[in-house]
Amino acid sequence: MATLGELERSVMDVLWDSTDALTAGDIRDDLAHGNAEGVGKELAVTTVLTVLSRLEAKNFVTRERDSRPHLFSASTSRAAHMAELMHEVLGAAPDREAVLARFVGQVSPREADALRRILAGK
Amino acid sequence: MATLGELERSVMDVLWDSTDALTAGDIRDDLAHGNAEGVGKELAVTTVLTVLSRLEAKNFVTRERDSRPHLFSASTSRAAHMAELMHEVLGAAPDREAVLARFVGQVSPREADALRRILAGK
DNA sequence: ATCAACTTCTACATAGTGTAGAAAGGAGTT
DNA sequence: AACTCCTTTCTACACTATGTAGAAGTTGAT
Repeated sequence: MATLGELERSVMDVLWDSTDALTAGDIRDDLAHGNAEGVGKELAVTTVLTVLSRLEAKNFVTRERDSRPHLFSASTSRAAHMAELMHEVLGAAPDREAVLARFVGQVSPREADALRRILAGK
Repeated sequence: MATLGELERSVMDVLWDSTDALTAGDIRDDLAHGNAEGVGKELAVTTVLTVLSRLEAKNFVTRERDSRPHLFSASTSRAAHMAELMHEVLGAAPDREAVLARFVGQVSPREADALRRILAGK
């Protein structure tokens, strides 16, 4: 629904890549020397917390207030989020089938197969 | 690639809905009592021109400078644009097939059929 | 009661977008 | 050539989202 900025997106990536909930400090560290790209400048923890609050407000993140350093986790899976984004795009088009045709037309053969399989599975 | 604002998007919609190129004045009128929703407050032509310039800079719009009132047209079809957006979303995901699965999972039966047809057509 | 860690508040810079007036350009008319 | 009208470009400002973080407030532990 809402669009994510670059940092917000990075934070979400960290959360999506993690199996368990993380603290703001964890996330800051992951962002710094994280596996992802970007030199990863050291951010202040408050910066990360601000972003997390905003993400919480946007319902992208869930916060466990009981834990002392609050624990954060993504409220939706990345796949679900991405799929929703795609549906949003599609929903904004009057000519949905045309869009789908274009879309599928540019999909790799490998992915086309994946699509067939998925569709076969009803 | 670049994100479009609300007005930019409306202008693109006008252009996409038109078969031939339009002048800024045409577009302003279409926006006002256009077929689309929104009360359509009368905008200044300069406003429309500003937006058109920005859209041109973003390569969403082509301008014919020869015609006296310049003529504008969408440089890409709506379907192509939407499909590209979807690919952008998909491209940002590491687990593309998972996203596709989710996406297809939420597609209407009618559209699922459309997809099968499209995929069958190779 | 105090301290240290943590969270929330407040704040500011930047960029993108909506919006349009002021200034400038060009083509026809006198 | 000068004038005028229509059109375009320039300049400008407000508002929002986002990145960024210090200051202030809160709370558990000692």
